[in-house]
Amino acid sequence: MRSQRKSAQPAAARTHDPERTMTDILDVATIEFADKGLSGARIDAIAAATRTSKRMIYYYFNSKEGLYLAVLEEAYRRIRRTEGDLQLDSLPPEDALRRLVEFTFDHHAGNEAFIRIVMNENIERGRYLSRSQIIEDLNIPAIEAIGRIYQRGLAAGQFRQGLDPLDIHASISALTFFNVSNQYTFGHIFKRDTAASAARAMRRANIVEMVVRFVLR
Amino acid sequence: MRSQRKSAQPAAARTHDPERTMTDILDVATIEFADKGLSGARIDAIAAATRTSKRMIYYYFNSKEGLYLAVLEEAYRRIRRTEGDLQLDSLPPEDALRRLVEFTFDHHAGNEAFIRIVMNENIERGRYLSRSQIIEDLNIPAIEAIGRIYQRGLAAGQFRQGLDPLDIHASISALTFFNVSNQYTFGHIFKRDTAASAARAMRRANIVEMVVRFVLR
DNA sequence: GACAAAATGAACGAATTGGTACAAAAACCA
DNA sequence: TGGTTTTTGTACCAATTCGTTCATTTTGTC
Repeated sequence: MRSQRKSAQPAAARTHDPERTMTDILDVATIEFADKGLSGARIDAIAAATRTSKRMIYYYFNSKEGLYLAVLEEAYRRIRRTEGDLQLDSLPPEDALRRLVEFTFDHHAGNEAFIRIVMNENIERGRYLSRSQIIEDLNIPAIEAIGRIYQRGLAAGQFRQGLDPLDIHASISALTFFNVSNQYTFGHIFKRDTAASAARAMRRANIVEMVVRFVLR
Repeated sequence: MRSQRKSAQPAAARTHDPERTMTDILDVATIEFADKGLSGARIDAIAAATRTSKRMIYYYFNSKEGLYLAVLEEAYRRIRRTEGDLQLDSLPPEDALRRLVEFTFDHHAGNEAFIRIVMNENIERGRYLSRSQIIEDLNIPAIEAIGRIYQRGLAAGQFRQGLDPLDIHASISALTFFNVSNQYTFGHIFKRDTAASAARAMRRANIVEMVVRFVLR
């Protein structure tokens, strides 16, 4: 969708800079959609918080749904990118697994906007995700990472057999995602501030422990 | 909020039956709010699906937010009620824990509307939950159940020490909630239908195993 | 049966909201 | 330089949406 700049010229003080304009719109829209959801978000609010105008939003993204889809795709792209940065193959299997869970936990805790966009997309029953070819084509580094760790753990005789890496991933995701997504209802009902650092550190350690104990023999 | 009927007369063919009218509105509104969220829900849509009219919605609930709050409160009340029905104290600790997790899993899987309302309330950052005195006062049978099971498991020397029942509850909730709440994004990305019975049974067994392994010595 | 209170219906209104029409300035290219 | 394309701004509109007004019917009570 976004045009590649041919050479790496510094496009500094250009009045016409579609790249920058789109990024600007997308950043603002991400905040708005994460905050209010698709139906709660307001195009006028996004336009007002932008360097540019509402006209530009429609020029580049055609509709509110088009903008939402672009935000969704960009959010997944960003997440996958950071997932790919992990270097776990040099660690012993159990340590690698611990590290992966810790990373996922921290990553989710630090990206509430992404969490909320995914929540909202589930409220929409994945309607926009299934319309996106781009997300379809993104590979998922986390799954492959788990697969490799699990194989090494099996070979070392430390992990038990018959487990499915995707199922392990589902558990890791569930435990770490929920901790952010449901923090308000959970925190309120149990009078606990899940975002407080002490509570969060405890929870993190327990989640790691839970996953590790699941795979160990 | 709802008035108690003084005696248990069968209020059969009454034209004026506030109890029934409110229940009707509340049921329809629950479906609409669960489906579209607070901002996506339409009062006119709810009114149209009701036996009665929009006027009545405002007569009884004053505003869209008032109706939403009533739906939220009723949803939590219902959930707590069924949670209280469990009889786990006669089972050995590990079996009781398995049973509790299975129950929670099935319960969540069978109450997508509740899950979605909670999701939406988290999108709203728990704004309405914190405004509700009623939910504040509901005790949580699940926590007490876990506490009792854990104590018995400790006494029997089967469970390890130093665990927090609330933390165990958080894990059980996370694993079972996510399985429903994120079914669309997760299912789509990994090309797996999480609602299919075979996949669901596998997932259920693994979640039970994960929780049990976490508490065993 | 009369009267006050509760319950209900139909139509309407003000504000919001996604989206567009119209126009013009800037950039690119021959 | 001139013409074509890309980019941007302003004002506006039609539809939607929450909520209300006004009037009417039903119920309970003396």
